[in-house]
Amino acid sequence: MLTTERHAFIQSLLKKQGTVKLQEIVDQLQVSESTIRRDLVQLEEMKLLKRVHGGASILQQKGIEPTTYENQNKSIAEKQAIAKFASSFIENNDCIYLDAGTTVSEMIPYLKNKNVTVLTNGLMHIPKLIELEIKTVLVGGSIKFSTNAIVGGTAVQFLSEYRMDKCFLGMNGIHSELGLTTPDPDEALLKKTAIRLSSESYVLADSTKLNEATFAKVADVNDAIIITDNNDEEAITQLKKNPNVKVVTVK
Amino acid sequence: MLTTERHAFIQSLLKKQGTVKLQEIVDQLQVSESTIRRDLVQLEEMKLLKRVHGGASILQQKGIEPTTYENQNKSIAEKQAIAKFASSFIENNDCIYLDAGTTVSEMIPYLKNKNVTVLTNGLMHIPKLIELEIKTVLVGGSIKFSTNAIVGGTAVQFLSEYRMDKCFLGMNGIHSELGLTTPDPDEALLKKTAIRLSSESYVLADSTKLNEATFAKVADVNDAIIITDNNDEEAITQLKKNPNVKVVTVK
DNA sequence: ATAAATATGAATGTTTGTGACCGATTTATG
DNA sequence: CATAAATCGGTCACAAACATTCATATTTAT
Repeated sequence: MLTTERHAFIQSLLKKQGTVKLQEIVDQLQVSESTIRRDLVQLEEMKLLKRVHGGASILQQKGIEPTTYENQNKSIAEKQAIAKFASSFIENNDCIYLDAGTTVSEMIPYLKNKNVTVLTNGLMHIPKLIELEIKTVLVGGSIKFSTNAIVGGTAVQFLSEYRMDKCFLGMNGIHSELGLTTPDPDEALLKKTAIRLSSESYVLADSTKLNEATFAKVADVNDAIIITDNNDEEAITQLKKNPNVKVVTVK
Repeated sequence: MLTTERHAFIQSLLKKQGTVKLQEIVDQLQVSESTIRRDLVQLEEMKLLKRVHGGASILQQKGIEPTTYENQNKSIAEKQAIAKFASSFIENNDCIYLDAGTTVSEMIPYLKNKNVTVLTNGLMHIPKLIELEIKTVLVGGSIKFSTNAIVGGTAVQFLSEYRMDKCFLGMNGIHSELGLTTPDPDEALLKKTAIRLSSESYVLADSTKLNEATFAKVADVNDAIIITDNNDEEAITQLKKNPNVKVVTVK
C-alpha cells in the first residue's frame, strides 16, 4: 500500500469525522502502528492535521487565521514570560502602541505606575486598560469580528497621525528570509505602519511561530526586535545569529 | 475516546444549553468523573468556558467586557421604550451614528437584519454589536474612563471624515430656550459634530431630562428630533408645541 | 545487477491519560 | 446553625499511547 494512499485515506476519515483514532486506522488499513504513526507525523508537518494523544484531529481551514479564541489555546506560560520581558523595555512616560492579540495583552498589568500613554487597535485590551486607568487612545476604524481588532484603511490613516516611542506587535510568522508575516493583509499594513511610526519596534511571538511564514509580509526580521521563548532550540540557534532576536527562558 | 472528541462534545453541549452539569457529561460519555473534571480544567485554561460548582458555563462575551458600571437609574422601561421607538426610524442600509450612553445602547437589538453600518464612540456598545455581527466603525480617540466613551479633539476630527444618514444621541438636558446640553464640553462638541454630519438627528432622553440644562450646549431644540417618555406631563405639554418632539407612551 | 536510499515492522523504554480512592471543601436541607 | 450530601482537588497505580532504535524489506538510481 502506497504512502500517499494511506495519507489520502486518513484525510478522508478526518474530513468525515473531525477526529480519527490511530487504532482505527491501523485496523482498517492492516498496516503496523509504527507506519500510521509516521504518517501522522508527516501529515502534521505538512500542516494537514493536528496530532493529539491517541490519534489526530482536523486543523482549522488553511488560509483562515485562528481567531483569538482558539489562539488562547495553550502556551500561556510562554506568552506571559514573553510579555513580562517585553514590558521591561518600557520606560516612564513612554508613548507605546499595543497591537491586538493575546500575547501583547499579557503586557498590560506591567504598564501600571509607568505613566505610559497607550495607543491600540485591540478591543480585547480595553477592559484591562480601563481597569488600571491607563491613559489610552483607541485607533478608529472598522471592527474585525474574528479577532476583535480595529483594521482597515481608516485605521492606518488614523494611526499615521501619531508618533510612538515603542510599538509591541504580535506576529504569526517569523522567518529569517521571508521576514515577519501575518495572514490578513489589512492587519499587515497596520503593523507595518506602526513600525514606521515608532522609534523602536518589538515583535512578541512564541516559538511555534518561528520559521513559519503566512500570507502578508509586514517587515524584515531586522526591522524589529524579536522576543520569543526557548521551546524550539533548533529554530532559535538559527535565528540567534541575528542580534535583534531576544529569547526568554521559560521554566 | 479521544480527548479532543470529549472537548468538542462538551463545547457543543455548552453552546446548546449555556451551562452543563459534570454528571450529565459523565453519563453521556461513559467516562470517569475524574476525566471530565480534568477536561473542564483544561477547557477553562483555554478560556473556552467557566467552571462553576457542579459543572461549567459559557463565557458570555468573547474577550471584551467593559466595566460598565451601569447607570443605576431605574427608568429602564422608559429607556427601552424610547430606544425601540427611535429604532423604528432606521431604514435598511442606513449608516447611523450611535452616541455613547445607556439609552442609545438599548437600540442595538433592533438593528439586526437591517444591514446598517454603525459609527459609534461608545465602548459600552461594542460587545452587543460584535455579538450581533453588526458592521461597526469605532471612532478613534481618547478613552474617558468615567463613561467609557471615546472623546476629545481627535475623535471630532475622526468623525468629520464621515457622513451619516441618521444620528442617535443621548442628552442630559433639554430646555426649550437653553437648548440641548450635556455636562462635558468635549462630549458636547462630539455630539454637535454628529448632528452637523447627519441628515437627520435624534435625541433620546427620558422625561427626567426635560426642562433641565447642564453646562455645555450642543444645539438648539429644533436641531434634532426629541424622543422622550410621557412621565412628566407638564414638561411635555410645554415642549410639544415644538413639532420635533415625539413622546413615547410607557404604561 | 548492485548499491544507495527509503519505507516498514518489531522491540525498547518513556510519557501521558485514565480511573479509583480519599480527605477537604462547598452547597443544600431541615 | 448543624448535618448530610454533593462536589472538589490531590495522589496513586496501571494501561494505553508514545518516541526511538534497529533489523529487514522495498524501491530507486545508475
